[in-house]
Amino acid sequence: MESRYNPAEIEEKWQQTWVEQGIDLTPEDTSKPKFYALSMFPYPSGNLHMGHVRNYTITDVIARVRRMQGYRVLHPMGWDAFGLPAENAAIDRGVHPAKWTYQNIDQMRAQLQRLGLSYDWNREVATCSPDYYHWTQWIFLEFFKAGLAYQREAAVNWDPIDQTVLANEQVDSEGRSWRSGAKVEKRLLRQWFLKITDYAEQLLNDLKQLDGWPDRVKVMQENWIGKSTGAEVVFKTEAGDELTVFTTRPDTLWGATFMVLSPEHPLVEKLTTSAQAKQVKAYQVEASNKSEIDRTAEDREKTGVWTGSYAINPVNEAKIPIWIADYVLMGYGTGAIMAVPAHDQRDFAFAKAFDLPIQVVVQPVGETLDAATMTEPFPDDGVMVNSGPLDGIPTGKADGQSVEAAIDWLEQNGKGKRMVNYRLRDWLISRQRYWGVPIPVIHCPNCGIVPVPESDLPICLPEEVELSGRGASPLAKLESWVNVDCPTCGTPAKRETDTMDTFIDSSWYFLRFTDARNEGQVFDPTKANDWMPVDQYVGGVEHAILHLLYSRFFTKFLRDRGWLNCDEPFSRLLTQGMVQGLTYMNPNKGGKDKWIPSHLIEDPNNPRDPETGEPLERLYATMSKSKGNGVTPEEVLAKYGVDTARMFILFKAPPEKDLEWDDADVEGQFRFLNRVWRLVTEFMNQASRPKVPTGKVEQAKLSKPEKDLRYAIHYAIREITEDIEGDYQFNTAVSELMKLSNALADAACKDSRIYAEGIETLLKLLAPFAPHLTEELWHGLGHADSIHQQGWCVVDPDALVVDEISLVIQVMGKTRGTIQVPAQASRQELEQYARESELAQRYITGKEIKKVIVVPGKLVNFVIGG
RNA sequence: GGGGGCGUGGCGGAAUGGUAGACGCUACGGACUUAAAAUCCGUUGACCGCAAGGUCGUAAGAGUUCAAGUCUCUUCGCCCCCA
Repeated sequence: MESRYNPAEIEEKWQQTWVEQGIDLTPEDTSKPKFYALSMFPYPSGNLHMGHVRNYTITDVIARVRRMQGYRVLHPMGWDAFGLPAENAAIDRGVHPAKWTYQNIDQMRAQLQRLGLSYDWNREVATCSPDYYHWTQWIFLEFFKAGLAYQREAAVNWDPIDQTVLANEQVDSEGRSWRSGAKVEKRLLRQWFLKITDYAEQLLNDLKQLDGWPDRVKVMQENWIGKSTGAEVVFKTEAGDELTVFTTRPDTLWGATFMVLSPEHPLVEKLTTSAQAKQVKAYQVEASNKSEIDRTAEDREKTGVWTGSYAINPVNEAKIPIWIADYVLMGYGTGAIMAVPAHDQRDFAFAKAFDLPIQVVVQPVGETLDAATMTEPFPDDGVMVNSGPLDGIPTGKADGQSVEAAIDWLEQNGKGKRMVNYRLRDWLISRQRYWGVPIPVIHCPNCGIVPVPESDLPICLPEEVELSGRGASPLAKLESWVNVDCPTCGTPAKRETDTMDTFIDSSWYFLRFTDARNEGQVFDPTKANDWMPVDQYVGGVEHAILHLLYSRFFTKFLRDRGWLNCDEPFSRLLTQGMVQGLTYMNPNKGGKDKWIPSHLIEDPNNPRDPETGEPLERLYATMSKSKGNGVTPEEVLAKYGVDTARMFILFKAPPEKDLEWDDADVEGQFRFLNRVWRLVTEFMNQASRPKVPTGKVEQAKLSKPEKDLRYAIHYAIREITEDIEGDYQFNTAVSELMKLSNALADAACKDSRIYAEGIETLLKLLAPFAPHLTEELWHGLGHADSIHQQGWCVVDPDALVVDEISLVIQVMGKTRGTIQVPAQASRQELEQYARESELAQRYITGKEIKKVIVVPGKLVNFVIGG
């Protein structure tokens, strides 16, 4: 055995051996309990970054511990391989997207294998492979059959750079594309949707089942679904058309003094009088170029145009003008609102801007509002006034309060009905792109939309395609592919040329992993039901809404189609924090120029701008190319090996928090592993090496140093097991490993069998964290089996029984020190020891003792008087 | 504006209401060495003290409690999500 720790050599050796022995393959033995550990699969950009390493390391440790604990573990990996970047990059470099993607996959797979992650590579999937998207298309057809996939014309987000349509969720808060950063425009196109809104209530309700999810993720999903209850009320126009509005405040109907329609509302044209036509048209054009966020910001100056028409308020027959304004969105509710300026911020601003009437219908207690002199709306609670049947009722949503009273009245009088509305909208899945799953549908002039028969799946992407990167989908231009006979009537027909949003691909991959090589089915339900749900899912919080919501939707849908029997895909979710790098910023510069790449810094202790010589600020920010603050896995692995990288990542911060990359701390972990190496190799080389005790250790026969050491050993087992099984406190688990290592180094009984027990315990506890080093040392100790196939250490409660404890002595709640007392002492005895101790005597002599608090095993507190 | 979270040494971070700062990093001092690296030992919250020891200290303030980083309220600051 080498006397020096040489990670490069041993890591490669063991990685090969493990593959040869197949120790990471998924066991079939169903007598063992199952554990499904999953990291969010990556987009194959071709380059592994530290965020990936962190994500996969966390899941790998969990998988390894579960294996040692006797579970059969499913721990797979795959590739989220479709998507715009592949196509764009391919266009830029003139390489086919498939070739480019598969090259990246090969490169990233090699990088992952270098990390020694315990994946079952036999279950690898790539969403761009026909074996996989065959079943993505099949699931689409299931949605189609169920009536949950449909086409309709819709105002959609058009990305002028990528020349494609985006889902609402792919547009950021500034109305820019999440990929290209372009300002998104609105266009009307015929699009495919999945009816996720049918599952809105379930998706909301079942969040309650997800005890193993972080609250903040559940709150985000709840907000995204955005359930609101209220009423639907029908207003009639003077011409007799019906305008339906949804309101959460039906109690304020008597205060509705005008109506506002979205500029896109279908009735706008009909309602617009010829005198107003020009202005209305101009306003519609203007609105179509604004983002949703711009349109709905509360503090924004209100714009709008009167249509020239009036509606009748159904509750009081008042004639109220109908306006259009961009702060009303077609996508939410019905695209029309009743405006109650006295009690709503935006309606008030609008009324003030256009000098529209204001009617107070809620009076605050102890104050009198006057519509003529109000300077701001009153949205809070009070008592209903000027509201006919509601007068005198206190406002609020509870029984007997105004909202319920209003809904009851509306229903009794046939003016409206109770209604639930969701913010969540149907999922727009069409993409006018090449590199995605073709939607398996044929448009026939006779039969209309015809689903491709299952036996014709998969509909493969044609390989010989011309990618210009601009304009309509490349598939639409490929006549040989588009023209096809209708499967029903045989008439010449055309294929659908849209491909699916890539979020579809990733909404079911965790199911495919349970039966990845199945050629005849999406998966065998027996296998999926055996493994599902995923016991531990790990990934970035950036997927808190979209990916996780869509995956939940797919799971529920496939359950309803009879393919699954679980309600939720992921029992426990860990959202790991970002990896941040030391970043240099010039506060005098703006924009992207302010970031100074770290390789340009001459003296890190006194960083200066290489151009201007100005002093720079140091901070930690998420690693990115533009900031030049990245550390690549390659350089770290080359210098320290993957075990050190893993140890550092796990120790530096709790997994859900951001992690600041610090070279000195990496060095520290390398030192620790070197200490373990020396400790174990020195033990190995001892002339007469003690053997690990077999069977029960009799505590009574141990010497004091042996007892102390054995206490440290079993304390470590207990703490580390709890840290890992609880909330994944890897940072404190590592610190316990260090303590155990320190205890062994300081032990006064290195020739004892207890010391041998300690050495092997340390290796086994460390094995999930530093798999290569521990495997090498384990074999060095003469073991033939892999350390990763050993059973997890079990606490011997006897080892944790101590003779003496240190008892904290407090006086008036202030700690004055500790005394050693027998561990078995009773309450009375503890008080006695404490009272007699010199420590306490110093403070209590001559004082009246009013009260003594005794906490067995912990402390005695004297409350004294005068 | 609404919702969620956070605030602890020089730094990352530990602390079932019970010895605040575990573990590590940094820094300083020492041993070994011709020297350096590596390694090992010690110190490292602030203040007072030769020492024993003491006082203060978990963003600020108040409260509950024998006892508060931890629970409650107020204020300030930062982060995230939805607007």
